[in-house]
Amino acid sequence: MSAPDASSPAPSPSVRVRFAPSPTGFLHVGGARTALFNWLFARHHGGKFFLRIEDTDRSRSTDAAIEAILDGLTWLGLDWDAWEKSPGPGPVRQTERLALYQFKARQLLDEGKAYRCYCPAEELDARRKAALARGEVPKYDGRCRAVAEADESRPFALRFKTPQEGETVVDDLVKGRIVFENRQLDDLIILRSDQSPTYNFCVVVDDVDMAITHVIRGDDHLNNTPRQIQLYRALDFPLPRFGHLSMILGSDKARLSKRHGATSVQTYRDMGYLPEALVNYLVRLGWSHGDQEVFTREELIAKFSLDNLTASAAVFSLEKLQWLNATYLKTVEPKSIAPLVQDLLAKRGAGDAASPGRIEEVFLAHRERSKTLVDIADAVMMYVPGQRVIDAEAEKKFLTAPALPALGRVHTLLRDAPFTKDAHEHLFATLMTETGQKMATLAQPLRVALTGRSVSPGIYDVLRLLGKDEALARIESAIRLIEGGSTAHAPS
RNA sequence: GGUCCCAUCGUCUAGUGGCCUAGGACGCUGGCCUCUCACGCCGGAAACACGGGUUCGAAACCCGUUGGGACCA
Repeated sequence: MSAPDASSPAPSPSVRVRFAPSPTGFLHVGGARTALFNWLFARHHGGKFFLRIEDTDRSRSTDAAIEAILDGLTWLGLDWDAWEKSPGPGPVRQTERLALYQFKARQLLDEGKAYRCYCPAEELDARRKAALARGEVPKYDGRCRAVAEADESRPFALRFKTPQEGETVVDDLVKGRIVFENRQLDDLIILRSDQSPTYNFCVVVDDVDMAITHVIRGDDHLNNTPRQIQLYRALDFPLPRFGHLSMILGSDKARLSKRHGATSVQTYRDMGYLPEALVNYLVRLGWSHGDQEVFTREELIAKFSLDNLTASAAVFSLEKLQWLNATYLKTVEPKSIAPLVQDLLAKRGAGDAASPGRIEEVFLAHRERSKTLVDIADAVMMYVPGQRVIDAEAEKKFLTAPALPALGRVHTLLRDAPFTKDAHEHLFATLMTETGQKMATLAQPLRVALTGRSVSPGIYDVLRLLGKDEALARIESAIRLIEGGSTAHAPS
């Protein structure tokens, strides 16, 4: 593999890759990463990135899942190209191509590269179990290879004549050279007795038909590769390059699954993560470029190379994703944030709680202390009139009798002075001279009175975001609360 | 069970035989800044799974062991 340097990616328009998910659920982060690597590889080389829906297993495939996958990819910004032979603009769907698989299977039969197998499924199953019970490898014995005359009246499957001598070598782009003994492989079924094609066969027929040059997929397919290579040979088509990506694991080093927490891309969207942060996180799981951690999309396209992929599996770390999201939050264009936060607010029935401009204001005050957009949405709600909720701990510590005089003074000064930052700074200076108290002792009770929490942006920012009327109302209610004793919990 | 893959701080990784008393990042942690929190800045603890080779020299190459994972059922 040539490794073009980042400044001048050598265009190789011949690069054609695909992402081929089974539509059985939401877009999994592992699948998203596979798609991402394919996409980056194609974009780096100026090649094509196709999407193919492997929906031949009709019992498990749903249209909703297809929608979810397209939606997830779109959200991540992974656009796919239209395949030249495709009838419509959408992704390629295997169920629309059954005739081709059947035709190709028949062709292999006619060429003597496949044969009819009359063994009933139940019998094969029984033989498999028996072999297992004897401690043997369950492998089809190839008995129907010997059946001479065709009998189309009986139900039969089509089996591929797998070579039994020699070895098949996979020259993998990430794992290196892997050798499989051919005698380990049995004759796989390519077409079931009900005429439905099998997984490995469809993949090869499609990859051939779509002229895929690089098969980049999860290493859970590594063991399928030698038989697929043999199918390529049988179909008389040159091999693509293969690259098998390591898996993403959960914290216990088992393959990442639901029990580890969120696995679907859309869940991360709901949790308030930015797509660029998720992309950046996923790309660094199994790929690196020296010591660099943060990449723009353009940098990724420029710098991506299969050479820097890791062969070992990686554990998913929510902490690092959070950090990346926080760093993106610090630099994103504030205007782009408002609609995303609005969506999150709408999901909790508060879609009209704040205008875009308002969200932007709150965002600017909170971006450096937030990890996700959910944090921002919470912050927006905190300033909505009547929405203050006083934290019990903070109340006990700061809304106490000794704070009363200062709170009263602040209320008076605030009420009578202009509502500007300069005036507020002056107000606190006055207060410090008057009382001899420090800013820290003055600000905390006020902070709790205004926000209900002992943690917030700077006090001047909070005042500005609240506005004069709401600020005064909250101080009044805090004063009443203190005067009424700890039993009275008046709402703001 | 068979086949295959993998193995550097807790985690993601740099490392392509001498630049390694092993670098960066997250997390953890001490300090500074400070109206709180955070941000930022400065510092700290923390890893080459084990055993044999190969070599003047091995984190790196080979073999084995152990451990983890995937696939086949």
